[in-house]
Amino acid sequence: MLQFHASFFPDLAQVRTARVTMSSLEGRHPSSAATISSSLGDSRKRGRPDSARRNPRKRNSSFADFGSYMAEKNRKLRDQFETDASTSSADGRGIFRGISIFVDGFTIPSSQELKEFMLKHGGGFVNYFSRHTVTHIICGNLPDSKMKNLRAFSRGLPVVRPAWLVDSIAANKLLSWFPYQLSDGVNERCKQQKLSTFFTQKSISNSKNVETSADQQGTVGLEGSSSNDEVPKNIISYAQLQASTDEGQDSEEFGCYESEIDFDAKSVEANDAVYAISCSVLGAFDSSKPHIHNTSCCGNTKEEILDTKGAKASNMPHSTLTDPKFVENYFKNSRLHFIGIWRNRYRQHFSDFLCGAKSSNANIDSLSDRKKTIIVHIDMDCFFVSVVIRNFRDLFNKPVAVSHSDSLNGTAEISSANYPARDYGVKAGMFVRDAKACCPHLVIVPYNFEAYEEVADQFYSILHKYCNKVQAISCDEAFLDMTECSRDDPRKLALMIREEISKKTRCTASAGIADNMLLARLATRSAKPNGQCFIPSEKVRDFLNDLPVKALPGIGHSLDEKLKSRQIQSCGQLQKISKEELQNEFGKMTGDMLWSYCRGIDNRAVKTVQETKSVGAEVNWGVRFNDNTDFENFLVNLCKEVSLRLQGCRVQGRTVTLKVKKRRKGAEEPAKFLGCGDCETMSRSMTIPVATDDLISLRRISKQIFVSFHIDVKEVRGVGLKLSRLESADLHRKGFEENAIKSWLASPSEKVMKQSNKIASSLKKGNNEGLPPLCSLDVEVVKYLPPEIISEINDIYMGELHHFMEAHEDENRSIKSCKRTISLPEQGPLKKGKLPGGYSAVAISSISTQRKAQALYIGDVPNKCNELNAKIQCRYLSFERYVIFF
DNA sequence: ATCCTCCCCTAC
DNA sequence: TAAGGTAGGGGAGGAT
Ligand SMILES: Nc1ccn([C@H]2C[C@H](O)[C@@H](COP(=O)(O)OP(=O)(O)OP(=O)(O)O)O2)c(=O)n1
Ligand SMILES: [Mg+2]
Ligand SMILES: [Mg+2]
Repeated sequence: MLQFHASFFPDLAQVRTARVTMSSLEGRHPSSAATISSSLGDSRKRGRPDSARRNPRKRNSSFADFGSYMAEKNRKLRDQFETDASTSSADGRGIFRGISIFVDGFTIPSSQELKEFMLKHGGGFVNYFSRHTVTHIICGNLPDSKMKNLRAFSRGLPVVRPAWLVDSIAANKLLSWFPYQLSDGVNERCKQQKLSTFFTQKSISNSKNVETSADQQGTVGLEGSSSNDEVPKNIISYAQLQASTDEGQDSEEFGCYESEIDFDAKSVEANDAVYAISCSVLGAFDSSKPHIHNTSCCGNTKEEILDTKGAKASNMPHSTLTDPKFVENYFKNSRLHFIGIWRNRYRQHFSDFLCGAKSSNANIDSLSDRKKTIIVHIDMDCFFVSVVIRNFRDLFNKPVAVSHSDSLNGTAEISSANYPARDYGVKAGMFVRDAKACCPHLVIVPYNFEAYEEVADQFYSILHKYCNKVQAISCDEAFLDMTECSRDDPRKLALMIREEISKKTRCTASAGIADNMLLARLATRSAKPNGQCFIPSEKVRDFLNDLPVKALPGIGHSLDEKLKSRQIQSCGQLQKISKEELQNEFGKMTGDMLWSYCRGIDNRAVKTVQETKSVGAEVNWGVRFNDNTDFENFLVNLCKEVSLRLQGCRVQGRTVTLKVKKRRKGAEEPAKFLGCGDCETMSRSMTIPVATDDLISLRRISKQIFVSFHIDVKEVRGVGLKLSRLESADLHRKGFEENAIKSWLASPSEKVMKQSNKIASSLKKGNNEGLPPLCSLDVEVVKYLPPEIISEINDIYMGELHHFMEAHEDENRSIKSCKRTISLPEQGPLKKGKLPGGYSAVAISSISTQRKAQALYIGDVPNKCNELNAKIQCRYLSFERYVIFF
């Protein structure tokens, strides 16, 4: 049945003749392309070559002082251990003399107990990781991502299980830590192979079994398995590193209320002048690379198998061509995906708070509010960086950025850069190679998505404690409506919140306080990092006057350019333009927004809940297909993803939109590795009468749309699938338990409810009573139904249907049927929405084994739900399958 | 007028 | 090597 439908309905594809429009940013705005700096599109790289080349400076000088630095460091380290040992070794035995541990994560025995062990036996214990004071990292079994993260830092330091310490104490002597190294067992070797070179290299030093010779080559790591007072020898130092002097912000000019929060515990060591940066071992990194590839321990799993299948496979490591689980893996690693779907997680985890808060005033007339609203905006400082380095305090003052790659010429993007890095011009969205060009000693750290979730949860738990009107903007950012939350000074509250956040998460947040959301947000920006700012109404004017228009939320690159072309750069200048003029130029709403925002006016209310309007998934990286099978495979996976997300949100959608990026004619290879490059985007939607989250439906519809594009799959560089016109799935599912057709009809229309009752009662009779007279069937619909259904109907009508249809055909041939008929799949010159007679048809099949109603759609259904339902005539055909005409 | 589709723009 | 997603707002222009 299902298979049948799948092959049947595509034929009915082109009832609608909606145009396929092509559009492309790059194509339409060639002039602005060169200056674009947003995160998408190769337009930026075209305009970039010169800027990418700048700053070749001080790459060599960095290595100058290496030897003396290491000598000094070793000396200091030994001194430190001596001190530790002499002061803390109670029994004088000191089996851990010279050992200093950092405990990461949950351990058995606990961190506290381990600390006591260490101190008791002459060892050291530090609360904050620093390569200068730690000889061993102790941790229990960590999830993959944490392990990955840890490796990025441990570089050269052994990561060892707590049992090493316990056993040593039991043996009353220091055992070799080597057998206690933390690894994930057998799988480890294969897992590592899948990691990028970046991480593979980082992990090498604690996985001698994997790659011993890398140590000998001296990239990183310890020599000798149990001589622990050695620190990594060959780490490059940057003696010339300028102490970054990013002290407090000076936002007092706006009368801001500024307060830095300090961490309660001080770093164990304050080393400034020199610093060994593990991740920036540029030269050494590269030289070790071929070696690693040669000796790769467990190559040839999936990829090699696939190599035999696809010829190009080896060239495209993680494209859709080689990785059957590409979609899954891709989303696992995509930062943008992470921040994109974070909201879903938030909704689930904090649903209690959302309901309790009463979405409240949707009123726009906050003018009539007697009390002035108090809005607080809070945003974590360089969130992705802060979280990852939160236990590594010696990185706080160094330029650090989060990225997948640490390669000098990598095209991986910077996700977030900390403030020292920003001083060098490093920005989110940059390619790593450009960031490195700005800042050669930039430390790159990997993503840790689990940790982001964890910290975001902590962040929001704290916010909800202080305020019940919280609007989540993203994983690191929220608005609080404090108007009724407290009688206290909101500045004091903001300070308390920030203190609690930094205490709990070891990451700092900044806050803005003002009368409305716009100003609060602007205040936060001016307070960053680790500060807060209050903008009283009397200061608004001054605050805005010189503010660049681009700083206003809602004004991005495009609007900024348009305004610039009219000599408008600052809010003050924008204020001089009349509202009418702005509306004429930019549209009603946009003009209104510009006019209000540049005056600091914003009437939006803090919304604690927001209705979901669409759910979708797209991939525009690593997408390469050789043939249709490749493509269909991928599309199915994308449909699966969307289907799961719909179910996760408990919604179903009626409008399916497929978006395809196609390589622009003549476009060269993208600058970004496996990127989509210069593309034209095609998008088309199809609206079905019954909301669905069903994989099979999505698959069929999306394929149907794709076919209508008539594109060569070899040119496809990106695919997206989105559902809109969402309805609650729960309403459907509830009724479904009783019977599918009733539930299908149980949409919010009264008429439909009546209708469904009628149907339900007719169903209960369980016979053919409700059968319409043969002559009322529309043959023009029936003849396009699946043959097995036609056959079934024919049976029901005791073989009369065939005769009836034949007669109809005859009649049709002789006369132009005066009856309204449905015109189905012909690509003829039908105008959209102008079907002859306006007939459409829906077949619903309810297959009990799947416990799921499947709606199949033919034709052009009016989009107004009620109108649609009013037209429905439902005819019962059998218990298992239903056909509905309307 | 109002709704719809196909975009573009914006922000994280 | 590398993971360029997601969702909402809104404008233009066509259909009803
Ligand atoms: N182009 C972007 C923008 C943001 N992010 C991610 C990383 C950020 O850490 C996080 C939060 O975005 P913010 O705009 O709040 O930026 P940061 O928190 O990094 O810096 P700031 O201190 O300016 O808030 O989203 C990203 O991956 N790519
Ligand atoms: Mg932030
Ligand atoms: Mg943010």
